[in-house]
Amino acid sequence: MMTHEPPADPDDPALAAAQAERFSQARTAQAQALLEDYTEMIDDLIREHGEARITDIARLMGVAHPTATKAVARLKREGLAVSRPYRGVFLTEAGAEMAERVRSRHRVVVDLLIAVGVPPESAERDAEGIEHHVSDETLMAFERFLGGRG
Amino acid sequence: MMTHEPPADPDDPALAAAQAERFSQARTAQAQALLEDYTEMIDDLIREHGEARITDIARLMGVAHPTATKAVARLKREGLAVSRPYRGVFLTEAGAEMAERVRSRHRVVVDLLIAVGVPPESAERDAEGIEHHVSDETLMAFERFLGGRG
DNA sequence: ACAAGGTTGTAGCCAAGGCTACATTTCGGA
DNA sequence: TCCGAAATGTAGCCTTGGCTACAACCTTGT
Ligand SMILES: [Mn+2]
Ligand SMILES: [Mn+2]
Ligand SMILES: [Mn+2]
Ligand SMILES: [Mn+2]
Repeated sequence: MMTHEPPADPDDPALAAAQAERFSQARTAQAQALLEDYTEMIDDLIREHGEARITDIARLMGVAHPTATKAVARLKREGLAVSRPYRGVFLTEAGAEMAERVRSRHRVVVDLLIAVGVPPESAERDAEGIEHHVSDETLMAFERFLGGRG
Repeated sequence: MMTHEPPADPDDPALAAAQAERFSQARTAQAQALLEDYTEMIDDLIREHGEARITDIARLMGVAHPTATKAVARLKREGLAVSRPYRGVFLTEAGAEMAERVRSRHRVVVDLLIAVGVPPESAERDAEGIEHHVSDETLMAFERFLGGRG
């Protein structure tokens, strides 16, 4: 088949830079992952319960409550959420938009995995990590692939 | 299609635990990612140049050299690599095994992405992050999907 | 009305993984 | 040979995202 990149030649500056850029991108994507998961989770909770409490967020994320508090602090700092003490957490418009995008991407990734034969439980599990590394181009390719079916 | 999980009900302990477990797994996978990328990189360099120097590792990973030094220190601490001052870095048997697994998984992920229509450059880029979240079951499904082709 | 228990906030610890600045060692070319 | 440049090591800083322990605040049942 030979569809793979040649082994990196550390003497070629262009190849080295390209490779470095791939790792750099993966690191950037990872830094966004936490924001994405929390906005999606908060949106889920508000849809279902009308509010998102720190305790519920923490329990569903599988972390201790001060960890969730810190994450929400970061969401607020980045303009994605607001909250008042002892009240719930709410998404700003930007946060709600992110939640929408993230939910849609999550769904497409799960569907794609299932479509290529991954067991649904594995698909759900792996998608939680994979989704954060799916670029727009890849997402569109997934949608095309799924569209050319039922 | 309705292949998706129902919205998480934070009142159901079983569902909450399952959801928490997915996030927890994604965090664990992420913690392994750095080790995987470095072992693969070191193995690449040794194959091609007979040795893996800190400078080359750092340049190809896109980080400053003390960052690479720290990562190698962690590899050594975890029994995946050895090194002596001012000499190169070498993989232990465990490290070499990890490199093999990681390289194989990377290749399969790229091929799968391309097979479902992702542009090769996007595939290479996104695979660098996705690969760390592909479980054994998902990997096997990818291989089956690719096998039922050319 | 109020005490108890659940929820939230806050302080402070840790490890990982980035970085810069500087010291030391190695190595290749004059 | 030996000196300067490159490579490597080391110190120390920062942010993120985990945690526990404890304090303060609500809310609810009696
Ligand atoms: Mn996720
Ligand atoms: Mn998700
Ligand atoms: Mn990778
Ligand atoms: Mn890789």
